[in-house]
Amino acid sequence: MTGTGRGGNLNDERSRRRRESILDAAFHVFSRSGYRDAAVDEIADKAATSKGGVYFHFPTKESIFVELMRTTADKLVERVERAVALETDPILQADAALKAVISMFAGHRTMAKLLLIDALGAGPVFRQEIEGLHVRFAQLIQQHLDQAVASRIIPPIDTTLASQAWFGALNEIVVRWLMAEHPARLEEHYPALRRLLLRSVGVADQRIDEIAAR
Amino acid sequence: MTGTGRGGNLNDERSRRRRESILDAAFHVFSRSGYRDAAVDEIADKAATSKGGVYFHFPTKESIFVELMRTTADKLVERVERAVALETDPILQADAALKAVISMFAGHRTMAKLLLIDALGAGPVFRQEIEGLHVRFAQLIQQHLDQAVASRIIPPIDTTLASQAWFGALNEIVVRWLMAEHPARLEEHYPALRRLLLRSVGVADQRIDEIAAR
DNA sequence: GGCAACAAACCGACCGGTTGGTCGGTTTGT
DNA sequence: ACAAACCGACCAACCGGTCGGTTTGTTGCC
Repeated sequence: MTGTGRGGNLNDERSRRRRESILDAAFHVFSRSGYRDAAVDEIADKAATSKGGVYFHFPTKESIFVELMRTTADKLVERVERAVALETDPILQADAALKAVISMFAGHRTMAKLLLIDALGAGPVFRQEIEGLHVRFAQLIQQHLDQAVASRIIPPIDTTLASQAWFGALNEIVVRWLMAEHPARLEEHYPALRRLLLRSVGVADQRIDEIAAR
Repeated sequence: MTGTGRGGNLNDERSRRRRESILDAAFHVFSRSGYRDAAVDEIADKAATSKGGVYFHFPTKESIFVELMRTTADKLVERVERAVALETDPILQADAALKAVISMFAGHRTMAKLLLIDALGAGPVFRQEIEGLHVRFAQLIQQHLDQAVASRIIPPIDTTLASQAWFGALNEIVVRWLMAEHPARLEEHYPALRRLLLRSVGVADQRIDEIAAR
């Protein structure tokens, strides 16, 4: 027995790293050129490998993009959930989620662009992927809104619609910021947006002031 | 004098019609396949002409799409403005605009898809075109919100942000409806959405009830 | 009415560039 | 000796746009 267990140990590690570096390169190329204008050759170059090398690790160009989107979205959701877990009050949880999303996008403009804009131009497969992301986030919001309704913090409303609207509003603000030539800091819009969204589901102004004053 | 004025009268008319029919065909092909996957040959076929014929009337494929978007957006804005003009109260005007947009999209699913979804996948040029559309609509909303603030119907708020958020929320709801397999009637969401949006800018519930009861 | 001259409209074969994916062969590690 | 990893020339399909040539309609003239 060699002690390192069976066979491809070193190779497994090498393989993992190559995969990672391809994903990394793909991320950069995709964010710069968008999905369709990103050539696999370009990704290969940037990953210091060849097209054949890329196709050894991934079956199609599409699969690279999908994996990239999935893991990015996972990270995003995970981070939001962690931020939410620090609060107990449903309203504060919704607020925390909002803040987490905003600060994460603000800190990773390229990633945001890839996820919110470029993916839309990549064809039906990705549109579906994106839709999944929207649904996922909307549900995240909806959970807290439902709780807030259940504990009579806010009046009974159509929380499905409300969470979609929240996400839509947030999305629009972020996209506008992404498209802007000389964007202000995204966080600047946060207080006004929070007030707007909380008002929209019937949180009293007084309560909003309390939250804002924290 | 021939009475019909100068020269190419009949030809002018034929030309106009061909142009129109190409735009028509392009509209259908674009809505089905999206911009990039729509081949000019396909458009030519559907318009019962040839690629050369298409390129006689339009300099590039891009120009066809841009013209299509512009005129469609114009129609939309025009219709909204007409609906708004029937009301005098700023709140009711905003409401009328909302209703007009919703009913128009509901009645023209294909058009909505083209304008709100496919255009995003068509490349940077169109993204700018789309952005123009968003700005245009947001400004439309903002005008009325500003008036509402000025006449103290609603409290002072950041109307730029609010109008963007309104548009974003509306957009999301519509897009969700467009993507759905078996969509309910879009208009069904309208009352809840109206309440949500009006609340978000600080319109009192009582006032909303009055509007809803009309 | 017919005809020549002209121009607008139209056709479709073709070009040039691009690019996702393949595959036979080579290197690297076990 | 074997297999995983890697290479890069090559293929095939696609598609926007061009261009030389043809058809269709218009005008001026006899």
